[in-house]
Amino acid sequence: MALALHPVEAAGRSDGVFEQLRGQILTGAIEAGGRLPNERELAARFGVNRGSVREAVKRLEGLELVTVRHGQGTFVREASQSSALEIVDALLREPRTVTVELLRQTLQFRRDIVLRVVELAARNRTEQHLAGARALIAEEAADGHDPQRALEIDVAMNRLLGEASGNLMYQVVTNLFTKLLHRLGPLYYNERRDHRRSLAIHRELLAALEAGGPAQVRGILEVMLEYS
Amino acid sequence: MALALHPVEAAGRSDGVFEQLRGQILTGAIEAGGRLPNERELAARFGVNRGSVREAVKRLEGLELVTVRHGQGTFVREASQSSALEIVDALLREPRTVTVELLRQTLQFRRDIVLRVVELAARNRTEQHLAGARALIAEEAADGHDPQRALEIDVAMNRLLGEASGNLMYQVVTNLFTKLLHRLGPLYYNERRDHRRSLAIHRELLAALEAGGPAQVRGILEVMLEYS
DNA sequence: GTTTTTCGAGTGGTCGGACCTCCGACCACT
DNA sequence: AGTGGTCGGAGGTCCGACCACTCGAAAAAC
Repeated sequence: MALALHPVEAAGRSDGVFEQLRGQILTGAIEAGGRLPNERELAARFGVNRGSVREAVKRLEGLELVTVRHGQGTFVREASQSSALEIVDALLREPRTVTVELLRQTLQFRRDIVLRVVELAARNRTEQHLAGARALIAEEAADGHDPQRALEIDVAMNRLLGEASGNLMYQVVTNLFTKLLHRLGPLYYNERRDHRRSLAIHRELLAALEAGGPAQVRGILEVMLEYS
Repeated sequence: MALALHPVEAAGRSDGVFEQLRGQILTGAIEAGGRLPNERELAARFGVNRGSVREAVKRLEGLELVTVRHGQGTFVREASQSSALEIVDALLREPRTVTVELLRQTLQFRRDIVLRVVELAARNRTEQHLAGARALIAEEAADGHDPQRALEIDVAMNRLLGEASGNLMYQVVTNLFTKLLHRLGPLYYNERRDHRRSLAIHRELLAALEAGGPAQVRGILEVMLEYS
């Protein structure tokens, strides 16, 4: 196996090693079950210290992309067997692993989750949550549609929704989508039209939350989410 | 069998540091926003090398429990702002952070997800998935209810369901629940009654999958999941 | 007196090279 | 055949040093 490993320079050598290895694994350059080159060789190939390699491997282990066996080596695991939701995030970062099918699955999941989150939020939201949402919407309406600020507001809105759901797991998953949005966001937040649309959606959302009826909330959101 | 030889001191200093720090953070011993002692001091306090501390910190960073700022220090983040679903797993490991409320939220989430997974699986399953499920059930029926083996079969059944859903994100989340089950499992798999019940559920599940109708599947599962 | 610049202490980031521990395979002796 | 010893290779840890970044206080310039 060739394994094109580029020497890591610049700052964040450990990060660079991590990203390259992650890419090699996710793209299948090292198939599941295979063994990584030993740490000393990896260090030499990347042109970094062994410590940096070890830090990178620790992170890979955290994502359950590899298993480290003392005395034997580091072995690649099947990404789909991981229980770390961030691997989807990683797959979406890697241009070679982004497929329309993956996007479809991601959006399907997001849709399901968001619907449920809003439903729960409508039931569990407190006055503070409502106040927070109102403040955000007010700012959004007043703002001169600065793309950067618009994105921040949308992110804050998402986080608020997750928090209002009153369920940590939903909140965490929401945070993941927020992160994805934050990275892909600039693509969507440049047009003034999008700004108006976003504002309208947020307003309807707030109204639904205020009403509090879980059922109709789902109905409203079903339509809104078409834009995804 | 005299000679009660204790397994000499736990291996994996880096892991020990990680777990201790994780515990300190999750229990709020170091509140969000606060700064960790610097790496050199942590190494001294834990009685390990600085490299081990760094590896542990890298893992914490992967869980988004801390943010490392070059030149400033390592800062604790709000766990609820993380996008790493494994923090729930971590919270459930830490006795001090397990609450009935957290369990309720987890089970609620699991219920929602499993329902949806089965629904998707009924729609997307292939013949291979059905064959796999049949094989597992056959083995389960033939087996002399060995607790260990029963757990493995249940785990395999879960993984199969996740895979059959045809959605990577649902599959990964399912894997997480499988992991939780695998750790908490021994509590549930000792009784023969549970074995019979498990078998019955798996059979109904298979029947539902074979029928393929998403709607009725939900209905069946709604009842089944009551046991959670 | 106020502003700007400099610089040093503190903290994370990297280095390299040493030693220990664990695993698997081979080998030598019984 | 079985037992134990040996050896190479892999990860785990340690040490001590130096580099890079931040921030604020001290010094210099205004």
